[in-house]
Amino acid sequence: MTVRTRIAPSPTGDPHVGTAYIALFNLCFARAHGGQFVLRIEDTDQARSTPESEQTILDSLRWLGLDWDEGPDVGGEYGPYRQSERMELYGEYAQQLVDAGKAFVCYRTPQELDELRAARREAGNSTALKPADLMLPDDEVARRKAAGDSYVIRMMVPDEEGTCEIDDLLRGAIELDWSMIDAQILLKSDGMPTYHLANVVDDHLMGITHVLRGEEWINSAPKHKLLYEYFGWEMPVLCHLPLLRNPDKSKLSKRKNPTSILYYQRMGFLPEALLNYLGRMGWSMPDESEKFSLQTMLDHFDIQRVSLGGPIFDVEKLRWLNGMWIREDLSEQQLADRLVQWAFNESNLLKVLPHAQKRMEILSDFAPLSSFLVAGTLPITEASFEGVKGERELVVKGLQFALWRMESLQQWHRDQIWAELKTVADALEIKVKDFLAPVFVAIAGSSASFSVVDSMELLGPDMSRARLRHAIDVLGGVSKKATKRFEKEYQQLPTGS
RNA sequence: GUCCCCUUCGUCUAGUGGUCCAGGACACUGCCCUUUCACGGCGGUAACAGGGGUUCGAACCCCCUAGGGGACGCCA
Repeated sequence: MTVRTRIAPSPTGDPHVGTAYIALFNLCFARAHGGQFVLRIEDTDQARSTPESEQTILDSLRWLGLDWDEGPDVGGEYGPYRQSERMELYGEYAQQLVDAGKAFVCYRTPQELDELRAARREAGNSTALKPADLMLPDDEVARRKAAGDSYVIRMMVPDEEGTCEIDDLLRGAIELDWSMIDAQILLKSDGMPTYHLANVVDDHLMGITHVLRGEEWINSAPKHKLLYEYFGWEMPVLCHLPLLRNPDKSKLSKRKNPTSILYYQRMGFLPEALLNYLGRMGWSMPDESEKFSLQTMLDHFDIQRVSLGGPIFDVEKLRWLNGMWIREDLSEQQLADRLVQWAFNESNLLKVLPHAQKRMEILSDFAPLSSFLVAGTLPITEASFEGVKGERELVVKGLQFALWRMESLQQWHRDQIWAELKTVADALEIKVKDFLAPVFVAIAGSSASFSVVDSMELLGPDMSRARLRHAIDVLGGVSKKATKRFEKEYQQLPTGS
């Protein structure tokens, strides 16, 4: 048996706890059955993945103690897609389907697709585009081909009524209407495969026998089943796990919750505790114990003990569990080591000192000066913002805009951070100094501190964003209505780079 | 809108037809321990979404309704 987790790096490079969650269950499932657990990096979208973002997520999984088998994986035989020789492979498989009449070349433009979908929606049901909808007259195809227009390769899908039956390890048989299945693009116009093609081809080549993935994939399972049939390959057993949720029950997302493993690392959560907590999400030990190691989980793992309701990620309980680990599993010596490892190490101090030294008269000045860098959530209140100029709503708006900018920032360096913040300030016609004042309070707890961009760089993206979010909450938050208004205005803003 | 998945205390969950007027944990709360705070100990509040079946018996099986979530991209 071979089980795999596919890893899709996020555009900002944050390793998502949801990825670790799925990886954990894949690992447990594989080990419980004496099988292999391998990782596959998903980098078919050039906008999202870079070698660095891939490395970051790999490091995060390792930090958590999740280990994978060497094999047809990350560094192995099926390396990242961006290597050109790999790319040709998908093109060949796509062509194979075209030759067999299971896929077709499509020259439709994005505008045409929009119109077709709009028309279908108008007519009633789903927006799923079928091969028949996409077909162009032969002479038009010839014309576009001659003109060198870009094209994609799409898979053929049944046009008839009826359903496709998918077997799920936990849910049993699931029936999906064929009417919902569109002629999925297999090969993009840039020659990259889409997830669907890459997924099926890789899994086959890697000899994957079981696939445990998030339930968001249930709806596309028929496409995958169809592809296996087209290729004449045996389909792996599917198992869809519930999705981790925000407190408002929506799919766990960074706009509403810290989702990056790096954030929890930075906050000072122990990897064993975080992993333990993820193991409690939708799963329980036979004796219902709360605190257990990965090894213990492995020893007692049974996939049938997964409960299907989407669990809400509750930081409160994670903190309690982390406390248990600190108190019960660490000697004082070990705790000292963890602390040093976490933040109080020489290289970390050397990063802070350039900013602190100038402001110090005696050594003990260091603690108050730098405490914000090792603190978690700052104890700020509305009163902390009293010295800040401007109306409350304007201040909140500024913070919200800053937060949004920081959420989409791909490279976390002081200069980029500054460029973005300055652009927003200019666009809002606020003096940079005034715009930054509340950001200072949010990040450092006071306006008397290191340069805010330096502080943010030291703090890292996840903690910085969390602090901005916290500041907004402290100031009363942003109502749904205001969010809409802000979003609209935010769209108009120029970017800094 | 269409389709799919899900539904036990506020939250994480136990429970696979009788042992359940539903058990544990977080949070909240009362008391004890304690020079303080925390830890720890002992208690308390709090749930089977609703309605129909099936059955001697239903949290558990079936149907309907409601609610929540997801999917509907040249993202994964």
